Amino acid sequence: MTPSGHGQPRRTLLADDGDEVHFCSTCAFSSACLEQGYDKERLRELHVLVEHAPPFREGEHIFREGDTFDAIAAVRSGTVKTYVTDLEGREQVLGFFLPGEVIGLNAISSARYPCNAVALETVLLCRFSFPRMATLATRMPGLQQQLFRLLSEDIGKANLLTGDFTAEERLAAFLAVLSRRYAARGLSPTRFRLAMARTDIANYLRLAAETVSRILRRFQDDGLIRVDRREIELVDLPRLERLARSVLRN
Amino acid sequence: MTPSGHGQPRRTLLADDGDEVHFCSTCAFSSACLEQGYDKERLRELHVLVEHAPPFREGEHIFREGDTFDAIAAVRSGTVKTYVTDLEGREQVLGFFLPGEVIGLNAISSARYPCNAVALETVLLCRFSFPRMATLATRMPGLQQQLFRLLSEDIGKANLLTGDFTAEERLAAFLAVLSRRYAARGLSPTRFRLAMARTDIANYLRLAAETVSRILRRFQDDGLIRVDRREIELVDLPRLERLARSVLRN
DNA sequence: TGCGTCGGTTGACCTGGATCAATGCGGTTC
DNA sequence: GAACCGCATTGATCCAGGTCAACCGACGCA
Repeated sequence: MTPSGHGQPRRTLLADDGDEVHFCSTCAFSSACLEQGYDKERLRELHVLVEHAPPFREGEHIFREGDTFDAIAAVRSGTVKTYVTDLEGREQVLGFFLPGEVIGLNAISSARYPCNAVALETVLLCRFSFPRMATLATRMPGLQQQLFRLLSEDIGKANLLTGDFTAEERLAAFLAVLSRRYAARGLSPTRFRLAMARTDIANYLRLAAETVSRILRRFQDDGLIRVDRREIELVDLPRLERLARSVLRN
Repeated sequence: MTPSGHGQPRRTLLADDGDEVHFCSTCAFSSACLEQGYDKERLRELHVLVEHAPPFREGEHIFREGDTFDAIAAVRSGTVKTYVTDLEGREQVLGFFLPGEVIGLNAISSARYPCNAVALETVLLCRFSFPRMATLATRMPGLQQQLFRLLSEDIGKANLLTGDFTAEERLAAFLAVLSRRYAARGLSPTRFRLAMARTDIANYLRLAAETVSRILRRFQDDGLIRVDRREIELVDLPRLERLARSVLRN
């Protein structure tokens, strides 16, 4: 683990006094704070408590259920899957985390990670020591706000799983949401690579893998999407969004 | 709205210097902070930002989707139901809040309440101005921690809805969780009154009301529970917990 | 005391998606 | 390039739980 400070990639920002402050370009907290116009001194303080973890290879675990919680982490690149295993040892996928998204927020209350997190492809992370961040938040109301906001946001995130939607609605919503999340990161909203296996998608949506397969085929036959292996193109995103509207509610 | 300060019921506490500090007995924050041994001065600060709202009658709304968010609230007595309405105007129940539980946490991120909250029976609340609480948390790390903890806890709360469980498992888990929540408040874990209609339970668990009815009957025929109207007795709680174990995972 | 209403219960039937069972098809290994 | 492996696809069947419809029973009201 790099002791502290940012590695590549960096983003160059001009601070108040004209001095440069460097930030990892995908770090959610850093950028959030930047947007709120903190002075250089405080930016440095936040900057210092970040550490870039070494890359995780596909299949490597970032944390496991029961590990003691010490840090939250922003995904810099790659995709992370979180899951738990039920009593019979079957996996239950809880979520997928793309670059810019934060993992570990659900561990704060119990001081232990309540689930496993595994890299679906090579993953780079920014780790934030939570105790240090909380202390810092005490002096930086904007950071505190940002943390409250992130936590509160996640409470409403179970939307996709909640609700008794049809398999079609779920899958359409899954794709539409992925599209939005990629778009939010400046990537193409209509062409991307699915980092996860069909079985993971099915598991996440609480469907059978066969159902996912059949519905993807139907979507393709209907000219909604174009799938080849893990590559996917959303040919008719508006119609997909329309299919997903009952799940997304806006 | 009572301008500020606590009404009945109160709890009498001895502070460091022997002076008395009064707190509403069901206020989660107050007690949480008390447990963390703050000095009298700070207790008073927290105390002051609480206001007891006038009672809400059955069917009255506490807030509605889209209302601007200003405060979170701890339920003092009664039961609150939160819900949204889908595109076709159908209600989707999100949760039930019993005395001691906190509503409004999911509103922080958007500064608007993302759902409706309605009293299922006469409800008393402690309201906490969130901006003022956040400011105070800046000087009270323990309060900040407590807020982080509460928020983080709620992230994992969708457990009951998540997962593809059978109707039987869902209902057993619903009852077992209610039992635990009542027990945590010092009430009987085996005999209580359901504040919500069968249709609400069904809606919350994403089942048909008919299914809830049938399964409650089956549970009763199997000697698991005893139901009369809204009164319920958990005759064989251990077996109920066993039925629910795949949902609760512990 | 009869009537209406609304939540709850029960029965009969139907269907979306799970399950089971093959088969296909890239990729990797030797 | 043959054999293998894991994921993905496709087809055939089944069933948990939804839907529709009828009925019940508690409560309010005139």
